[in-house]
Amino acid sequence: MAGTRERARAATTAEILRIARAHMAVDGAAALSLRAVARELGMVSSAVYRYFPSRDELLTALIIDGYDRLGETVERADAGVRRRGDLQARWRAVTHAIRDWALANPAEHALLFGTPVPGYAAPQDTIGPATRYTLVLLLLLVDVGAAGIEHRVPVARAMRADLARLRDVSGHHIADSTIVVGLAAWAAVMGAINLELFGHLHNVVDTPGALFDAVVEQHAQIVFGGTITHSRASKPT
Amino acid sequence: MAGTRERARAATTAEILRIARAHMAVDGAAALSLRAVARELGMVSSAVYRYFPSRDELLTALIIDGYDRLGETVERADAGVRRRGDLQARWRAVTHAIRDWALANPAEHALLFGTPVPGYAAPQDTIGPATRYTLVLLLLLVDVGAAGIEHRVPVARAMRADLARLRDVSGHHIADSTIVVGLAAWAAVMGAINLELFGHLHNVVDTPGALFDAVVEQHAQIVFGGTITHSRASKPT
DNA sequence: TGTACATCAGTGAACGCGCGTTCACTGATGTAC
DNA sequence: TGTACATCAGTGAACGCGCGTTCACTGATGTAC
Repeated sequence: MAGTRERARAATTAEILRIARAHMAVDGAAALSLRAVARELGMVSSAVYRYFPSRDELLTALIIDGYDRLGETVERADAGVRRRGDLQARWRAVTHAIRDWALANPAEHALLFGTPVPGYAAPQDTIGPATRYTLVLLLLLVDVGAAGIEHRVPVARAMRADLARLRDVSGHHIADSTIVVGLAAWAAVMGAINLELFGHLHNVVDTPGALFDAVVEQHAQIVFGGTITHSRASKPT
Repeated sequence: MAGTRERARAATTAEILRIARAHMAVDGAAALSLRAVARELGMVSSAVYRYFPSRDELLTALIIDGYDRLGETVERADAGVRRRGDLQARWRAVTHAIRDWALANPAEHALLFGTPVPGYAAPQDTIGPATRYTLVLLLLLVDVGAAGIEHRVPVARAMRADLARLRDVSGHHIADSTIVVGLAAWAAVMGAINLELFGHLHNVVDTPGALFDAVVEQHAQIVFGGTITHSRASKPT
């Protein structure tokens, strides 16, 4: 049968990643050790080198794996909203998916969004997977424009090139103002999640879920409800 | 002279912290090593134990020191705004102080706001200093209410106790809605800073400063301009 | 279908390293009388 | 002011530890003829 060896190899590779994830969950990514993984695998430490040529490559694999899992989760959350035109519902689904994933996988979340592992520079391979969940958000912004929702916020001249690039990535038209409020919403959501997961809400807010909902709802109104923030004009038609 | 020895001790303690900060800047907090600090001090490693009884105590000292420095910076930024009634100016000064401090001290920022150091549980001593910079923000919210600015956002029943506690901490009255938009603004600002410092804006936004300004400005309008977000009523009187 | 050879997963020993922490010590600085 | 003693900063050796990585090896699985 074609691939007995290949399948065994794939299974062991997956097992290594699984164990490495579990170890990260306990000790953090910085303390991730090839030897500890090998020990738990029931192998000698040098055997792991048949699968990953170095610790850094294992870290890279974990990062790519994490971004992929998060990306898939977020994509599914968006796709799960039946009424595609209900952009606020999709925004809520997507942002809650990000938070739920972080809560369910705190170590991976920390690996992706926490302090970069010292001495480790993420290679180019991680860029693609990293943008996967953000692409879902970007495409939501495309639909915002298509729904006729407009925003009037000042757009710094210095940001124009960035916004044009993001528009290109989306493959559609998105107004500069819309991208700006979208980026701000993204920062707010990731900020709320990080504050919660890294313990900064202790002694501040006992109900992080409620705070998260408030943040999500605020931006649901601003970005997807068309509430104009920097001028007091009424809702655009 | 009273305290020759004491002054020497204080100087050495400060020097240890200074070197430890420098090492964190290079290798990250997780890799901080007593031996490396001692080496750079020109001392034998065991000598450091005269000043800090363990590596964890040194980490704690660094965290407290970091929060204190940040807190002082933020307090000064707020105090530096002459027109105390210009809440938006104070908000801009304070938030930019937070970001500038993070950019100037990326390692300390990561220590305070990044992934918690694995195996290290921050003791009670860090709580006070940690709230120092947030107290500045909270007192800004007090002035928001005093200025007659109101917000109309839904307040989850579950958050009521949290909001009451924060009000108590401030020592003044702050409307629930005001605290909620304030917390959301805090999350947005910290989120923007973390995305920037942890490298998540690479390939997304080349002008993080402009994005940060946009985030700050948006919340300047929402929190301090009285722009109501969840209903379309006009600006309150 | 059976044999000869190549591929490859996993072994076991070894390398050099830096770490946190302990402990008995030396010698300088401070204090009590 | 001078002496005896206590305090304390810093030394140097040692402990046991786990780490990443290399390398020659064994034996099982796969492939070519």
